[in-house]
Amino acid sequence: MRGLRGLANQLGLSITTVSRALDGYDDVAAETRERVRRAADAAGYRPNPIARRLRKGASETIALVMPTEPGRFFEAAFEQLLAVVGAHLAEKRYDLMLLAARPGRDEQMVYERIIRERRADACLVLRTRRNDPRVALLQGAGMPFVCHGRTDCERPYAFVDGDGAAGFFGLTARLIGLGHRRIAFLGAPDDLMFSSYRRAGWRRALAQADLADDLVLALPATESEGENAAARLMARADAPSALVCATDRIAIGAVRAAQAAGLLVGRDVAIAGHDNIHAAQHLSPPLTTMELDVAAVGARMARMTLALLAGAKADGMQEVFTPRQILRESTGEAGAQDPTGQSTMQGRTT
Amino acid sequence: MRGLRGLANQLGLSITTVSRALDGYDDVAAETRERVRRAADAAGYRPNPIARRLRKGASETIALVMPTEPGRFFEAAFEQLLAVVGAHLAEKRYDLMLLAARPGRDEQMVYERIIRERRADACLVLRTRRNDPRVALLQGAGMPFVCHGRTDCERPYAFVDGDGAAGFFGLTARLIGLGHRRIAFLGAPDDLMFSSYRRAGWRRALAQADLADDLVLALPATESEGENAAARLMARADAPSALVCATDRIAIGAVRAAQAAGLLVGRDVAIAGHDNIHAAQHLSPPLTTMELDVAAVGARMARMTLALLAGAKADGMQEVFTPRQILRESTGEAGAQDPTGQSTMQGRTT
DNA sequence: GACCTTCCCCAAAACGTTTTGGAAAAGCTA
DNA sequence: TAGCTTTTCCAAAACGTTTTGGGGAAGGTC
Repeated sequence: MRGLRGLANQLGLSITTVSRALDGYDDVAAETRERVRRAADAAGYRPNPIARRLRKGASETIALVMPTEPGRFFEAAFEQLLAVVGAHLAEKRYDLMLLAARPGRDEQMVYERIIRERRADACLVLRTRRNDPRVALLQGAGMPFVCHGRTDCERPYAFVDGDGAAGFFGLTARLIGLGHRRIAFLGAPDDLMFSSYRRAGWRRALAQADLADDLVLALPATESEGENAAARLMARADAPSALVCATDRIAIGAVRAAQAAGLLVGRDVAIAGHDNIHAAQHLSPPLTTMELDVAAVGARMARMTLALLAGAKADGMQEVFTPRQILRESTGEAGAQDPTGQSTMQGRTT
Repeated sequence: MRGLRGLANQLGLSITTVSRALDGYDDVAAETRERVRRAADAAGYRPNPIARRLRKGASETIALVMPTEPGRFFEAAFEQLLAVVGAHLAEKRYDLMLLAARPGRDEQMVYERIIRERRADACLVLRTRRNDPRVALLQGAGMPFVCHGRTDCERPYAFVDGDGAAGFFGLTARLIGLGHRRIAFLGAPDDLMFSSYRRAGWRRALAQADLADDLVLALPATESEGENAAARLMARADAPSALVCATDRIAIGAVRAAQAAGLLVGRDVAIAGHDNIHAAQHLSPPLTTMELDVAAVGARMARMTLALLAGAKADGMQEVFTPRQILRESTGEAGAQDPTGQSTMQGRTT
């Protein structure tokens, strides 16, 4: 006979007492509690999680739905994020459940299912969008959730985000300081929040220097789209001398386009991205970019989730991490330090 | 009142009948079944998965434990693999649960916990090692599992793997055809199975051409280790003219070392890797490598898992996918076709 | 001695299903 | 009509916990 009943019989106690002893109730004599604990250890007893979940009405599970547009993946340290979040949640006995869905009807149904069937006690929402329908849905259903990224929404909600505005403001201001006057922004589609924050930072830096902000494009964040867009820009009479790109993928495309146009990247034209994907440091020239501390972001998201589950309100749960600038040759700055002194050179200086 | 009981009351039927009607038993009059189905649809009823799991004694969950060595991650399309596997499992109502553990004691405990607490009905094992303790553990516990990669084990077990031996045989033979006579192999630590298969392929090609196979190193699969190892090799009097590397990361390091030694990669020395990580195509020169069809691998792993859960034996469940050669400039072959005609040029030909 | 606390403990209910083992009704055969 | 089979349904048990609502004994107070 297994489980609590087995232990109870063996000890000559009731199931109730064994259960409460193991849960540390002071309802049980200290001596009995010890006796029960020893027996439980000896038997290697662990409460059946499914039975506990049923009784407690909680799934002890956190759901993460990957937004998988066909053929396009996350990559920006996604795996590390999962590992960190998973490890933190596991400490409190929560499981991390992974689902995949394409944004749109498919995604909607996945979330509705999670909610209706109570498959998770909380959700993690990645890569937020403008007026994110997932946020609306989860708020409406009263399901706790933590976002990676912000959205526009009156009610407070928990999120962790990178400060794209500050990052791109700093980067753009720096380019201006280097003498650039025509600086373009190559952004992702407008409904992706991260892109509009980054654009706002770029725009503010230009405004502060009284420069025109007319060179702005929105495109799918792929290399080939970045290449096309950059090629168009550079064919103009008033072509930019610097391209600030919302993601490294776009920036890599832009580098290709510049080189195809016979320009020397880093001297004739400056190009920068964001994310510090692995390829960025191996590009020629190495790509100037910025990156978030994924481990910190993941840890914070997990802590917020646990706090929400413990009953905390989302009111104070907003945190914005400053990205770290990584200056490399694509902006002609190999070896330079960034203004905050936090820069790390991972590029190779030949 | 929610759930089955609610429906039953509303319909004037017993819980049993409603349950069986929805499960499609022919125990229930066709007309009744229809009536129940309509009511269930109208109410948006879905059986509580936790209750079902308790009753059925199954967790309806598949566990995947990421082997996370600190600071070193998977990257080779890990995210896509998860998405594919998750999608296939979800079709059959299985959840994909993600855990993280460092190989060693930590990992051991995670698996033991999964087994003891029956947290999953099956496991997915990634990046197999020599005499893999996870395989032994799972076989001993009678827990179904599917590996990504092989291990040495008498009892049959389910696995999907890339044919590293064939891939590296083909690649090495090709290099020999190009005139290379000193070809080194830079492998990962010897307990990682994929590395020894790849080395075996390399060795067989050399043997067939009566060439020496003395240039072989094993090292952690990182760029800096690859760089060090390659530098050592190239400093020898009998330095190789070609470096075949077990992973792209090692190969990238090797490219750096070659360039630091003043060699022109692709002309003075040929370098190739495996995985086709994103950075490979952006390296200068672009890196010759090979890749697996991740979607196919993931789909196959999911199907095998479901088959095992349906009671199938692991006997016939072994599948080896042939990697696709991707020939690029680092072996001086930009624009070339591989012998099988399956090559895809993703590199940039300037 | 009667009454009240305090300290340990327990029986039973509940969580929401699936499954077992019939039972009632209807139809058929002889 | 009696006896059998088929059809359709259901009560109750079970899955393994946690929690509710006491209950008995010991000790203290008046």
